[in-house]
Amino acid sequence: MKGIKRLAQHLDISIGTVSRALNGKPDVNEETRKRVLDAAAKLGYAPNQAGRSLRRGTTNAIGFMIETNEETEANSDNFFLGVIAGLTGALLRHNLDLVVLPCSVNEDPHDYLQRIVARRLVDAVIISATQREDRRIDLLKAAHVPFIALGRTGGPDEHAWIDLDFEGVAHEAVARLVARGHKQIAVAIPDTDINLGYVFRDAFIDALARHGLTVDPSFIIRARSSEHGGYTIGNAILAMEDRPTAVVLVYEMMAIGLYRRLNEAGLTPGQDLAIVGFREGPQSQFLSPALTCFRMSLRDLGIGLAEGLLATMPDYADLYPAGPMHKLWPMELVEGESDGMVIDR
Amino acid sequence: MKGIKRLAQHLDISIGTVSRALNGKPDVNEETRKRVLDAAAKLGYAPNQAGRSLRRGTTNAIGFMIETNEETEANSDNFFLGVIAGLTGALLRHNLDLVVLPCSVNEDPHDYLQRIVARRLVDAVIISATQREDRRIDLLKAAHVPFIALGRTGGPDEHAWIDLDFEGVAHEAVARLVARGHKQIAVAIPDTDINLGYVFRDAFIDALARHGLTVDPSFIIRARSSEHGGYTIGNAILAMEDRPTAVVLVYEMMAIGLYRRLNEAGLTPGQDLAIVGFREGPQSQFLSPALTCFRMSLRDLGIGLAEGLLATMPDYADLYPAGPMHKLWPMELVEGESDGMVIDR
DNA sequence: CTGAAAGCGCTTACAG
DNA sequence: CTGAAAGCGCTTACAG
Repeated sequence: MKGIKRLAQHLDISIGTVSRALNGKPDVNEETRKRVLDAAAKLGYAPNQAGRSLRRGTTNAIGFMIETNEETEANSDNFFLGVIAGLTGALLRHNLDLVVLPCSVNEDPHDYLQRIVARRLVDAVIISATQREDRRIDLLKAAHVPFIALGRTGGPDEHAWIDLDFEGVAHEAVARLVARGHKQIAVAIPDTDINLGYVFRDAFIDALARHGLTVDPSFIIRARSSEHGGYTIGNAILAMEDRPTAVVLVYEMMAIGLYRRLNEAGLTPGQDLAIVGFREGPQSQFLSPALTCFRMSLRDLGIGLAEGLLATMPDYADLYPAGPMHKLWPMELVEGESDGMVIDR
Repeated sequence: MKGIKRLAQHLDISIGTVSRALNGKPDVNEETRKRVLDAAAKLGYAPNQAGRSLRRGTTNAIGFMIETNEETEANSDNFFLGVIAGLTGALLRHNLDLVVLPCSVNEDPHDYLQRIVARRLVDAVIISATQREDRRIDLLKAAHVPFIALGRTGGPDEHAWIDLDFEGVAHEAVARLVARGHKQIAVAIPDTDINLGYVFRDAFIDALARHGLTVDPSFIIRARSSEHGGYTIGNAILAMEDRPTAVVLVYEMMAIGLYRRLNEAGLTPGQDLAIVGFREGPQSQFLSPALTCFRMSLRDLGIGLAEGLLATMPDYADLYPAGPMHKLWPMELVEGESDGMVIDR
């Protein structure tokens, strides 16, 4: 005998009453409820999730799908832990558990998500690393699974999403550089099909245009999102006949490798090449010269995602009545010295 | 109508036969099986996990409990993504899904795990960030939930565990420093109750003893496991009347802050103070001077954990017949210049 | 080789 | 206020 039956037998009442007492239903004698709660705590009883899910049709779990690959492993993952901390905190208020669902490199993300969804492992989903064309969106819509995307896609966007304010970053970075006399500005974006690369590139081109500048196609540099990628960006720039005087990076880790490549060539970041990084990381201030970059709260982003997701879930939508969230997450400039140089006009 | 019933109705056969076909049971007509598999693929059918779990008593999911706090958020988390990648790959071979269970800072880790276990959310558990006294071990033993610990505890250790080879690192680091003439060697450990701090401290003291050295208690410096902690380590060392000539760090991120503090004081790492870091990170080689540290494969560690865990699970133990795994994970020296100085004797 | 039926642990109308 | 019973979606002995 186990589970609720054991508890009921131990108390010599029916399992129905035990269930009602535990679930805070009215119409339970307060003394009975107290006995049940005490016994449950003493015996460490918690309802079997499979039984409960089967009956209720919900799991009380929210899935956060992340993808592990060589790059995220080495880099962006301190991104996720902060977001996860915010998510768990916000979901806990509604007794929802966050389960992180890591998709193996060996598996197609779409197939992975399809399996998760079909098995009804979670009630709602947060997806990340959105691609330019992301079939997961269609899958989730078709399955009527509430979801929010961390990142935009190239497709229609009636669904809820939050994305970093790549436009704001591109405009602020370009404005700073132009004010210091730069006209030859390059941008470094990922060499994958992740959508943020396209978003950032377009925002960058647009920012240049506002200052009457056009972009040299060779100044759009695709590289791995890692310190090694930064090193190859350095290679690419050094190999150019007509070099840019400034570069804007979409990943902060790129800065580390770029600094190294410049140092090897006897050049000084911030003096021979102006550099603006992306998100502030632990190493940003410790690089020499300090990297100019942008700050954000990962934890608040996690809370924002949780609230945006809850608004799409029928059971919680009335508490978060904003409708599908479309939000550009602001990032705040952190001035360093990596873009301090001034170009003579 | 949904789930297996819908599939059965669509094919005009019984749900029992559908189930047997999908689960690869013998005694199913091969043509029937093919029809079932085709229809399942076409309709995107996957068995509802709650129904399956309830009937089978297993969930096919493995939980990896991690704790999010300010420090892990900022630092060690690129640790986890690599381990997760290894875990997912190894578990996928047995059609087991990894779900990462992040315990909120607002919740007691023991209570969190108890809830997870009682609800039977997963079949087996990997715990991390083991404390000196870790009641989660007793909980898992009492509940007869297969588990493996990433990290030792101060208590009995009949259970399966894998831990980093702190002893090997301490001995190799101390041997290098002693060979260069250092006698005044400090160690930096976390200021929390996480067990690795005690393990590393003891290993360090033992390593010194092998060279006939004793440790000055003030040379055992407790600090936050972050770049900020490294900065405070610098403060502590600079404030000492009789300063150490070398320091061994238990967290690589500490090096960044320590470098900065030394630079601010006009001192040069590797020249005025020898530094040995712990795990090699993306920044290790890019620090100047390059940090002497230790290399390991996170992915292999994840695979090791998966195999160690599977060996404790009745259904898989015959495939991994090693018995409870007790393993010190080796780390390989990466020579930098941060400990290059030689002390005149 | 297939179907009918039991039962996994819950929650919840329903009857009293 | 409580108990008895149905049923969520599966899997699996059992019967044929």
